Amino acid sequence: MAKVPQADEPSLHDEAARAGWLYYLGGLTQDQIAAELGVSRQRAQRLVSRAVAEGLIQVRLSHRIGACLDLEAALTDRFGLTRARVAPFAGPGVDAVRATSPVAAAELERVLRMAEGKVIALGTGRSLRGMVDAMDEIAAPQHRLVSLIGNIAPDGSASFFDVVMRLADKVRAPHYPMPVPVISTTEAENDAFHALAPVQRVVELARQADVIFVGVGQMSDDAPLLKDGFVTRAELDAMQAAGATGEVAGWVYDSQGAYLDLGTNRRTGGVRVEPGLPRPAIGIAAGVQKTPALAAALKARIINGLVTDEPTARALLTL
Amino acid sequence: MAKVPQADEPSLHDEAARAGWLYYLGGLTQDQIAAELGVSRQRAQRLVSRAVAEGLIQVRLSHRIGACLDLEAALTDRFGLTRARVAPFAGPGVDAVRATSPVAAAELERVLRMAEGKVIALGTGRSLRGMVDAMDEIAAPQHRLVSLIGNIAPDGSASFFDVVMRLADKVRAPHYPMPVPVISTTEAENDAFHALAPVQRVVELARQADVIFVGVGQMSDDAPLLKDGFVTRAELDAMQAAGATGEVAGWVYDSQGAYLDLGTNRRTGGVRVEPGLPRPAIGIAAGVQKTPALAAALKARIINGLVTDEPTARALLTL
DNA sequence: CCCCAATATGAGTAATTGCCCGGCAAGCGA
DNA sequence: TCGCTTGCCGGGCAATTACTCATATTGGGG
Repeated sequence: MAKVPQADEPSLHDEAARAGWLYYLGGLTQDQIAAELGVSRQRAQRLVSRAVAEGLIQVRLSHRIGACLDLEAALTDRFGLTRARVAPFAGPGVDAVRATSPVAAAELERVLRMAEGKVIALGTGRSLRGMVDAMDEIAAPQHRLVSLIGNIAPDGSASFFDVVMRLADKVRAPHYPMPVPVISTTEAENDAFHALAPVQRVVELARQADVIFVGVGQMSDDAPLLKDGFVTRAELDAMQAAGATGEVAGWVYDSQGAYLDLGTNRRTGGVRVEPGLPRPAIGIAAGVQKTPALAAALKARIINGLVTDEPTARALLTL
Repeated sequence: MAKVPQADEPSLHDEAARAGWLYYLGGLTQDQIAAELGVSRQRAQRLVSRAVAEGLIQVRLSHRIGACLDLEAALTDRFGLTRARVAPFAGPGVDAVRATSPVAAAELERVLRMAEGKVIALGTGRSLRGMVDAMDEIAAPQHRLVSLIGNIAPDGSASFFDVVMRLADKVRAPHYPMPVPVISTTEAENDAFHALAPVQRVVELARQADVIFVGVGQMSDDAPLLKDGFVTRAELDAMQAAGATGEVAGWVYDSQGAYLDLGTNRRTGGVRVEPGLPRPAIGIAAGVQKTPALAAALKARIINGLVTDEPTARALLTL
């Protein structure tokens, strides 16, 4: 006969999850939770706040706010998009990525639910990372996940750039990282990497991608490429002088969405997202500071789908 | 040029959803929300509480609590189940259905995500209704949804029994209600309904179901069948005297899970879930008062999968 | 047009929560 | 062993939230 399991020593995560569940779903007060769990009220409070901080408790909105639907329709109309999703504004001091991630996750899940196996290509960045973190674990082994961007960082810290790996973990799908530097130090080095057969196979797969998810980076002084150490201040200055406006998967373009033929663009590894692709290329980008970069990418049809937040959507439409 | 949409007059739901979003995702105080939305602080508070009350804000747990995993393993072992899911206890005064619904919804979504089109048969009841309400909208038109149970209620109020229709709405899948009374007043009437060709076609489809989701009702004095007016007090008494312990899709069985050949069982419409089916038959049932009914259904293998709450799982295992 | 019922609103208040702090115990290197 | 750091614990308090009650408003029926 099966024995009733005894909770010998629930892990901290277990306890936090339980506290959060009792608080948000059960609607108990922290006093009641404390009594239920046999801990002090203060500990109950700490457990609840830990549960939200660590993302053990997920909040989703099941009602599509009318104003956001309107914005989606307007974006679709204005830029001829295949998909547009707008996340409601989450408050003045609140990180736009955090607001957008749940919506982006739902969009990714929509693709993952598709019956036929697809090749899904992914860029990198905070937005994509947030999207994957906000996603439910769902098995979708029929798909293949391929990175558009190199996984060798200048300082060797790969932790931030494992979007594909993290996603593969969650969906248990085969994944293909791009074994090249994000940006090589010389053109020759980049060429040498791309001459390798294993690299070429991944590149070929990425080119065939059925769906593309990418972040969009601005090229102003707060450019993610600079912040993450992929380009130097001097390189950024040079590209800005040449009209650099935005960047997708590390490839820099100008205000018309035309890729520049200078600077790091000659040494960027991986696969460039070509304008006007007939298949979905969804940009995930939050924050009004990305407006010019987004406008250019949309105009040139580097991306033909968009997940963004409400203020950014408004900014794009009032241009 | 597309116009920026103006929020002329956001609906009450819109405002409530937005307030809930700002509160739970953005972490603003109600004062800040009031300022953001341009309403009084009290109204902000009411909007937030409305958002949770109406289910506009969904809470899910992304961490599986160890103790619940242990219970799932023990249930699987003890009753030879294909699937077992246990929702964490949500507090003493909290409706067990509310606690279990999100977990049941995740289980249903898992089936709906499957690539090949399945025939999914559904019973009815509060648990199933909760499951469907807690579900995300996901398109799954490859499946067919069929009701196991009649959709003609004694008082004509079909509102509570449209689980199949509500689900079909959410997944945009073809659906087949069972156009017969839940329980006819005479055997002859029941036979007459089932002699009709359209009824027979639905029955045939339900019999072929690839997956079955059903509630499980107790037959004690608080039996759902009695509460919802499907059986009279006298009928319940008679069946209790004959050993009635539980009920699945309206069909009553005894403590060994053997269907009774008396009472309303002779007049119940729709399709009976036969014991020992080789395909998944998942019981969704929450609340310790259902323990005997569940134990019998599990023993006889009327159901071979279970989604329940923690206290009920413990009760089943300590029998 | 008026009245009634249902519902929303605002003020006040009690309950609940978030957070700062001093204290304490465990871990660790000298 | 001592002294130090680290992290948890519980007390206490200010901020925030939930609830009650009296009043206002809206909409429908007569």
